[in-house]
Amino acid sequence: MGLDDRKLAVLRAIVEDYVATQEPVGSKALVERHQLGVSPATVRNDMAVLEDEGYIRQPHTSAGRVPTDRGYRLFVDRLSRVKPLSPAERRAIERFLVGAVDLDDVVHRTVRLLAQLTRQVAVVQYPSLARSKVRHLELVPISTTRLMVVMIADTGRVEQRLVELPGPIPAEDVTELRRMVNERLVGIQLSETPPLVQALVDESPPQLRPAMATLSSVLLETLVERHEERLALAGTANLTRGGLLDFQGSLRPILEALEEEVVLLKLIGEAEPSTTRVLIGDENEIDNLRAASVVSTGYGPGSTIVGGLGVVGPTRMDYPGTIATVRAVARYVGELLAQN
Amino acid sequence: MGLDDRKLAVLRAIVEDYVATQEPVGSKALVERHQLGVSPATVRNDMAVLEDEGYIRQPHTSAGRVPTDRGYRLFVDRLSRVKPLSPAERRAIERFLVGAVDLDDVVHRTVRLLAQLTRQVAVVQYPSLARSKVRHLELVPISTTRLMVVMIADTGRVEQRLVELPGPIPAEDVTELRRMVNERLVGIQLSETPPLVQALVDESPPQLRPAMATLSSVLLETLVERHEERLALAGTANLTRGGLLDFQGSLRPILEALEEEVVLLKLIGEAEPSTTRVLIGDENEIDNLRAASVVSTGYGPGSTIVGGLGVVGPTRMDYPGTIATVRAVARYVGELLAQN
DNA sequence: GACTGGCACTCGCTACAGTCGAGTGCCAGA
DNA sequence: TCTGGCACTCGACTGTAGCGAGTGCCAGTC
Repeated sequence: MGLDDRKLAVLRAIVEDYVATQEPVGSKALVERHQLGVSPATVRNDMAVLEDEGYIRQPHTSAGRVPTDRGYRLFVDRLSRVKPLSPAERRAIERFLVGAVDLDDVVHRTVRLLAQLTRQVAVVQYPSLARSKVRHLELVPISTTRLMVVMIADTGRVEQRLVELPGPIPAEDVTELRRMVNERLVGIQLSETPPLVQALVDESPPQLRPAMATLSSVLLETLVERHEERLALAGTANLTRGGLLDFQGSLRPILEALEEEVVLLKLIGEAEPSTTRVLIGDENEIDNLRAASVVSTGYGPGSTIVGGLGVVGPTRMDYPGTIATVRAVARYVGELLAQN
Repeated sequence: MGLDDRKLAVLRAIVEDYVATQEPVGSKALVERHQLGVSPATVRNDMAVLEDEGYIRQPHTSAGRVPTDRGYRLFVDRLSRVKPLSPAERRAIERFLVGAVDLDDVVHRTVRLLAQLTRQVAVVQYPSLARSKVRHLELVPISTTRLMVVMIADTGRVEQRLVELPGPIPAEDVTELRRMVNERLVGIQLSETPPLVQALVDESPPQLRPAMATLSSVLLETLVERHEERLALAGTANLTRGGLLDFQGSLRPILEALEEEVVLLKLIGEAEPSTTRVLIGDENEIDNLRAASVVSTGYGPGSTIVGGLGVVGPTRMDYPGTIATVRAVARYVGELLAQN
């Protein structure tokens, strides 16, 4: 059975009021604060239907109504109008992000900005290595048997790793290794490199073969398999706003989830192009975040996506505002990356 | 006026019991759990003195006693015996730290280990750049007018930064710049580099002067002034143990302080050689941490100190155990760094 | 048929009184 | 100097009562 327009309006009003006041909202207060054009009794009837359908619920018999996860979902999908950013917010974003000197700086500024604007916990994934292309590989001799491999990606990320060579190696050979590696790999997306790295070993002249073998295994390991994804976090103190009413009294599970990088990456990192993902309460696959909502999106130069960013907050959050902010920040960061 | 041995024993017993149970401890319970050899009444008299002197206090008239910050201080300074680590803990440390592949990895493993062992919030400062020496400077041409400067420090830290040159520069000049920069700076402690960097510009042949000027300003800025210090954090979820009884009900100030890198660096970074610093409650200069205690120490290869690490927890913490763990972890990390 | 006003009912919240008991301070006596 | 005894304090807990916000239902109106 469908919900007519007025019932939807009632749901919207409930969500808006509850988000604003954090208190169960009753029929009387509702007609006072919104122009619904009907009496409290009528609203009560509508509420009863909305409750049957699972969009709202009563914390206890003689209390007002509170939206359920399902209610928020409907609100987000069909009822919320996009809230444009205020000029002040736009200015804040610009002011915050200009002057960033390197990628670390960009990511840190972004995550703080996002936390500040949304007043929630912000998470920003570094540009994913898998989605980056190799811009340059540098081999720096540290001693006769040790090399520092430095990989510079087109997204600005720089990864380095120490290589212990099987034996001493002259400077010319390092030069040759450097030439070969760059020739083969520059411009290639990192996720595509493994077969090429493999091929490099086979192509090497005999005297370089052992060194190249060691080098290639390190390349594979560091650049593709291991800890390739990083992220930054800010605003955990915002969890304490709303004094433990959100998150059913315990921050523990949330804080635990936020410490698990793997978990967060799953959450934030699986961004599809130009979509903003909203996960509300139960919809979340991570048990520890069942009491929270996540708003995330991808970012990158132009229309490509190189990483994700988003916020984690109570299910009772200002979805339209948060969504707008997350999108805007992602767009600005994308532009910033495009400039390099 | 002095405290005789028995009074000190009473204080020690109070601290130990309170830390273990988290409940105010009364005279009767005290004589039952410890071999004090006197009656509750005597203990009560001693308690009255201890209270007069400010070492313990009563939360309310008919409750047991709780140590004050001053009481903990006395306990830490004079009463606690060093608690040796259990073999299991030693094994845990070793198992955790072997297999670290690079500095990032070492720091991350260390901070998690420390959080896990102490069950508190752990903070680890990356080896301070100011205290590191330059091992190598690499200049990687990105385009004809752009260089990537990569600095490798002897502590394993690697910093990079993009340089926008005033004009196009041929490959030989880059080679020459690299040679000059390395000749002058390798082996020098970073805090000592500024005058040398300055001299580099003056020494440059005319055609290299503009490029060197730009390069040197970036070197100065990145390597010495800006965000030279980094740190890692873990175990914030541990703040929720003891369910809000610690930290007088609000995690907010603590979480806020933990987000301020500058604040944390002041706290953890000012390590003097081979001392373990314990700051208890009020002694802390940071207002937000007045309800917390900090145990920190320096670490580094051999006897030099290149960074700090420590934990933040409730004043009601197991000081002997925490101090022992912090020291042990710092020692292991130092050994690990010495190996590279 | 949809809406409205009225009314009885529910139930969490707050205030208040009373009881219980852990813990104290003090004192007289060993 | 220590100890046992005793009166006292006061927070924690329990039970009761009143309040009020909010509901569901029903009969009446447009």
